[in-house]
Amino acid sequence: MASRGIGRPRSRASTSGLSTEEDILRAAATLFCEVGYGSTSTYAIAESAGISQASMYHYFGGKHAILLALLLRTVEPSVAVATALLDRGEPAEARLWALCSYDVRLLVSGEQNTGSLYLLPELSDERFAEFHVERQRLADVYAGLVAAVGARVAGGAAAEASWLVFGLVESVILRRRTGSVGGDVAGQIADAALRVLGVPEDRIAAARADGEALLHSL
Amino acid sequence: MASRGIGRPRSRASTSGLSTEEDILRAAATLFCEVGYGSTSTYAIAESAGISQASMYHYFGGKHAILLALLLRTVEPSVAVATALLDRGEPAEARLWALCSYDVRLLVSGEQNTGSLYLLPELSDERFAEFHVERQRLADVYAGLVAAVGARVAGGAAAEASWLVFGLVESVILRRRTGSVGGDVAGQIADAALRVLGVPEDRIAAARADGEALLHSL
DNA sequence: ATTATCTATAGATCTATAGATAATGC
DNA sequence: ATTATCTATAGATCTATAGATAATGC
Repeated sequence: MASRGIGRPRSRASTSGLSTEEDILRAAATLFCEVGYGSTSTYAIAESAGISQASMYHYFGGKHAILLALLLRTVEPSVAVATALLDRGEPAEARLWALCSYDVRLLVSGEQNTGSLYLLPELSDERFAEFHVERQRLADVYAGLVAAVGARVAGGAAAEASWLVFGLVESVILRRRTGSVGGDVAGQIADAALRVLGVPEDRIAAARADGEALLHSL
Repeated sequence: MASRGIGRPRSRASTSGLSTEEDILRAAATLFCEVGYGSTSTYAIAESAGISQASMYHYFGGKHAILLALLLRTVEPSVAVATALLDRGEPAEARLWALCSYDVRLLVSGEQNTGSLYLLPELSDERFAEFHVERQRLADVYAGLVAAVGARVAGGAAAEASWLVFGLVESVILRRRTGSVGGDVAGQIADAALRVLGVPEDRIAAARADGEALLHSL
């Protein structure tokens, strides 16, 4: 809540009831996803957040700092779950199922399609290096789990297969852009991931049961 | 070739030997893919193309017209092949294999990763509506083929599955961004697409053989 | 005093046009 | 005459800072 706080009050009070910083992040996320990073001005962000353009600089050093904050808070929960899964004793199939399912659910939930921030070409700027480190950590866990699953099914090139799984998970980002996603996408994609790796149907069913239980226990 | 042509000569002659219009398109494609649309100025495009900023307007009405031209020429061959596949008598599995394989090959070939133009958030602008019509045409063919394949395997929701296949194909765009893609990605992804749909391995092998022959005959 | 906001603005950058120039074509 | 390019620039927009203002805290 920003109302009744210290400092000069906003000329337009926050309609969201959230902090100003949060209003800025929300506004920026929407604009970055819908019209792009370079095409969004600091003025547009501020206006959408309900503050003056200059006030933005009280919270962030610039547009890049807003995007970095959004990226880190978007990838952070995935990395946390992925890391936790590394220490578990469940079979790799169940853990991979759980990770895919969790990530997809994260990507489809939330008001904004924040996953599409990952697709911005502007991320090649070295200012976002910190995000890429986190993302790589996540990709490494995927690769490890895919390799472990692949070792148990008819010989597959694990490095190649890892990309396919990642691609399936990320496909919901584009799907959400075009239309709405319904039903149990998370489960369907997690199933599809194992199917791509050549896991037979009966073991996919088992992985799903174990994976769901695993997610609940985290 | 632009040399020895009509009109005032360039101050810096084209190093590529291509037409000025082509130089502009190349330069813009690289910049749009690597740093983004909104983050690329007309000045940057012109400089990279080896002409003055104003000269760009002789060929294109603005940045948007360049992007539209790039999008249309990128999607056009896919739509052409997809449309041709509709009239063929081969089984749907082979035709889907062929389409996936063709599209992936298109996405990984070419000097620039032009597929990543599809991911630009700026495409939501109505100026690019013409592109979306073409893209939808392509998506419709995918959906039709996936439905035809799905009808032949254990009951799958075709609309859902169509997205998974599209996602697999598009995953090479992100893959190319991060690193290099090697080997027979096209075949691997086309195989994976059928695998996701639940097509058994022996029929995947058959679809691959038929699909490859089909592509050669187009 | 400290904080969060505001208004105002300098300076940078970017777009798009006007008008000059240097070639070929007739 | 026509074409393709150039230089110059007006006007728009955008970023980031300076400095004022309106609240709370001590």
